[in-house]
Amino acid sequence: MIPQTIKPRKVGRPRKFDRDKVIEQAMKAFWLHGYEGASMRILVSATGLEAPSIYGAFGNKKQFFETCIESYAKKSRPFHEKAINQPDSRLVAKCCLEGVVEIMTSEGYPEGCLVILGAVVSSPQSDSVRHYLSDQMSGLTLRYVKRFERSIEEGDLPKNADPSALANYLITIDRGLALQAKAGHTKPDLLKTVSMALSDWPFCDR
Amino acid sequence: MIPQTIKPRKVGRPRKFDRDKVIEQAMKAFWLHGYEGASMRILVSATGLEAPSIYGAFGNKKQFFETCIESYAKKSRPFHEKAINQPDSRLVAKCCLEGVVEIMTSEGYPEGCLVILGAVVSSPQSDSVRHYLSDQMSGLTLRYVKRFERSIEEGDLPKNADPSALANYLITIDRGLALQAKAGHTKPDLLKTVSMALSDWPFCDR
DNA sequence: ATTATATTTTAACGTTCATTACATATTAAC
DNA sequence: GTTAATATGTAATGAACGTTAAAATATAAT
Repeated sequence: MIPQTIKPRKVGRPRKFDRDKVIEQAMKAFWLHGYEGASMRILVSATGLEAPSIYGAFGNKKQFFETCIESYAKKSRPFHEKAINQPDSRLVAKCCLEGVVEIMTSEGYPEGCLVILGAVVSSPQSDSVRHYLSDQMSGLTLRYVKRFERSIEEGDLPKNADPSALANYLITIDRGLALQAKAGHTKPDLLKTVSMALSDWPFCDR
Repeated sequence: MIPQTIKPRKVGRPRKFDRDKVIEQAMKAFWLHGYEGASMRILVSATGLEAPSIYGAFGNKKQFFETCIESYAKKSRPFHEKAINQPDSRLVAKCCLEGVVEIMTSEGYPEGCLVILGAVVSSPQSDSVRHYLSDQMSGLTLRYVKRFERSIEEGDLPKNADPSALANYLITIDRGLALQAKAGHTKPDLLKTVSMALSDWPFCDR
């Protein structure tokens, strides 16, 4: 018997909202208010949906948040991809930090970084969300650690360089920039800080 | 008529708790959970008091929080005082960042910085608290701006140095360290980042 | 002892939270 | 046209939030 391609039977009343657009709107709300701060009331208002529609389409609030994080990652991934593909560690670092500043100050979006700001502090009941975001940051850090290990192999970093320390340094600046952006500092301000932070990279030749 | 010193008539049932100890305990709770995350339930549990006792002694939650911030400032002020009294800008910066790491990783206290972590994101109703903490950070920044202006006058920074940029840089690292500490990074890790961040200070002689 | 004042305790207040029951509406398949 | 399946809108759920009313309790002054 030839296995037929199973057509997913499309029945029932059709959605009257654009899923991607709703995710984009909710992402901004989470970005602006954080996970806990973005109440269902705010999400309903931001998306134009009613609560049951959100639950029907995205599960519960936590799952909705994670869906929004994925959407955010799709925005930020290319920047980190580009950074990691730079030919040497200095350009990697420069490209990374200038990239995150770009995102943190991009027109039409809230200031700062959704992942960094989303889970700083929270009530005990949203521990899982904080851990989820913490893992995101750990993953990002690890990618830069590996990139700098490659730099050592390729010789653009000395053998005694500390990839982990370099990556931690980068993420520390990243996180600091996110808070500065949230506090209202402008893009030129942040870029000035970035250039200072990188002026002695990779801290080896002194 | 000789004005008598007015004795405040001490009447009524006496408090059965130590005010300073309660503030200390509540401060830790705010430090750990943030302003919104530290619910009255948590504060009650942390202090051993009942809610009406807290309200009677400290006003509402916001006022209680501000009292705790004052107590925190009393802890951190000496570190910044010492930093600002250093003889040159490099030592100021070094002393500042090493001081904040000391506080952020001090035994018996939560990781990170109460002021920085306390108000990253929050619901609209606690805007005033966020602004309060934002002002605290602005005040701190300004003190370092003025210190670096003095450095220019005294000649330990070149005349074309940018005190504001230097202070912003310092605060950015400070904020980044707070998030790193909160994320579980150890004191040696943070100090490594500090030493990297300062290796080219004051970014003038290249 | 009585009075005045302040603190503690218990229990509630109204509001907001995330979540869902339920009835109605809208489509595709039969 | 009937049926099955899904989405929507309204309104409700129980829990947690910050806050307070009210009664009981403990001290100092009279």
